[in-house]
Amino acid sequence: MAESMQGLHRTHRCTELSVKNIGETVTVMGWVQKSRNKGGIIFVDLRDRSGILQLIFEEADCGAEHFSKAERLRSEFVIAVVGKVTARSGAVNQNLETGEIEVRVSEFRILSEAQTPPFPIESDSKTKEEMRLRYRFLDLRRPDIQRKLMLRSQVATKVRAVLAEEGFLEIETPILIKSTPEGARDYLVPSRVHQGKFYALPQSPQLFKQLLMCSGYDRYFQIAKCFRDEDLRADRQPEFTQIDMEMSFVDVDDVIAVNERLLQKVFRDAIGFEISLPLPRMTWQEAMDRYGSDKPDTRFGMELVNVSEIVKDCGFGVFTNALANGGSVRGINAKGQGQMPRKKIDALVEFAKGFGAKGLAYAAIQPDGSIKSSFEKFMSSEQMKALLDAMGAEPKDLLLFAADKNKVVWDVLGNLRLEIAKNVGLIPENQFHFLWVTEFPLLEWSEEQERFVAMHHPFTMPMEEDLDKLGTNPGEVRAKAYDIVLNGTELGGGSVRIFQADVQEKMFEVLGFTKEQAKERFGFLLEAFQYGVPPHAGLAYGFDRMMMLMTGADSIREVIAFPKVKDASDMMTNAPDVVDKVQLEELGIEISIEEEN
RNA sequence: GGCCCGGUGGCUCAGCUGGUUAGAGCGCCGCCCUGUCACGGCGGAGGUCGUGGGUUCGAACCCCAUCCGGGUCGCCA
Repeated sequence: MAESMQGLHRTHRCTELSVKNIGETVTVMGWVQKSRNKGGIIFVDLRDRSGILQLIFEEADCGAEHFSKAERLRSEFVIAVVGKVTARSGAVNQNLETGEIEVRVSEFRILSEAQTPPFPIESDSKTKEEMRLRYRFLDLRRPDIQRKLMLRSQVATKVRAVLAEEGFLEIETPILIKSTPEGARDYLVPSRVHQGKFYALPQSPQLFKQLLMCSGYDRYFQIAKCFRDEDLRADRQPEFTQIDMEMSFVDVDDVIAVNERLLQKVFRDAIGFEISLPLPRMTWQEAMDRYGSDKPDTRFGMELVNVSEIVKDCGFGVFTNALANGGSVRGINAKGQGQMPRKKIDALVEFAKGFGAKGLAYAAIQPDGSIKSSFEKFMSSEQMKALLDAMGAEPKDLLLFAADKNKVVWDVLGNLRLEIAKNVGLIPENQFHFLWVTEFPLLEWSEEQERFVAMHHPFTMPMEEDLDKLGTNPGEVRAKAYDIVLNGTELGGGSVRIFQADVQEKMFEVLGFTKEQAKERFGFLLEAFQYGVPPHAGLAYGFDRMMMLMTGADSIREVIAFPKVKDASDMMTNAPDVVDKVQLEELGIEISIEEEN
């Protein structure tokens, strides 16, 4: 039978007590982490979100009745304790923040009993995630998760403080909005009042924050829930949180400057990491050429080398054909990996094929300088030497080459570079390498849709230098778009927005929207733009990813209190679920699920 | 949707090329113990191997299907 806490008031969290409190009578409350019954003396580790505190029960202090009650204590019982803080007469526990003290219990109450939890409540859990997510309410008691969520709260608070200092206003935007299908799939919400019509959940507050700029709010931010009905990944959830901002009367450099100050203060405050400013910048083109990725991990080298010129006249058809088709031949040098066993090289080739490569040419430089290569026989010794020189090859190096369309070559080598670095331990731990990637292409050709699609979104401003190419050669137009990359992860991204009607019209034209379609989808924004719109630009961070990187977590599920699993369902609540017929009738919805054959 | 990995007592795992009553550590339960903190000692309970079907004299192990979880590709403006 649970006891009431009436009359008791918690005076401290567990680790708020220290040697300074010795002699004080305190009231602490929390969960029993562990009870060690020695017979005539019982030690209990009390846990709350702050940490662990040792309680000591002796009949001389608490009387026979309380002592026999203490013998009943089991893991996860919730108790309230009154006692005196004392220095430990036994050994100090170095592993415990409160290891020099203990609370000698004079009186206590069992506020709630508990079943034995299905898995241990401890840091560095070895329990399968499936089990932990089914019992997330228990998993969330684990100290390492609690630390992550507390840090998340601290970061959110700091972000608010810094942005407020910078003159930003926190303004909420709606969750029930109009569906604007361009990009990710929307989650749809049926309307009871408007049967047959649907709201969408926002993929981001994009259009609303631009409207706020039109309305003169100048600097906006929001810690915003966003929704995308796409498949999950370790760093993707169907609902996630952005730190979203927009600024008026600014250009690229202004946005970058504010955000560098923000990042510096947040990383300093949250984890004591000092970012030196300004952060390095790289154009998209350079990032692709050097790293084969628009979010390069710059914590290590192994950069791509374009060897197209060197191999253009060689006898190796794979190389020359790729060049003849407008592609390129590029390579990476895995230093010191020249003696990688054939089996592992084959595995890398398979890995490369997963990214669209038809194969992978390799040259392994032996310790004596001789070469084991899959293509040497097609090259003259001069050509081979030139190739090795270009790659900076030395004995014991492994050279890997991809030949294909640029996009494939970048993708293959970019991913291969990461894979090899992971396998051979090239990536330094506990480092934060930030990088701005700028001048993204404005448009991307979609084979599927046979039209250009916006790489960022349709309101992204082209670079002034490239404006004239918008009509003639849209694929080459660069955008005033930028991403902030941290350790090879896209931490955030944004752009300067189009604010001139003629440029926006041109953009829609290139994207293949008719005026009617543009008006139907984005009419409210275009209309707002007719009433005086300031130049504006913005950026949004993936807050979950930021926390994942800060805490060193392997997935954003570790920094989200109640995450969803791979098929976008919730293992604890069993959402999504079927609903009552009555509910559906009110909405005018009938379910017809196609039977699979 | 494709490919890959995993599913064995409450938890984490072992179980070789199929062969007697499926093992271990932790946890749990009982008794003992006044300085433990990975407490200790003694004793004990608990699983038919995700599910369904098949092959076989015999299946945790092989085959097929299916469910659940993870990774990844597609997808994610």
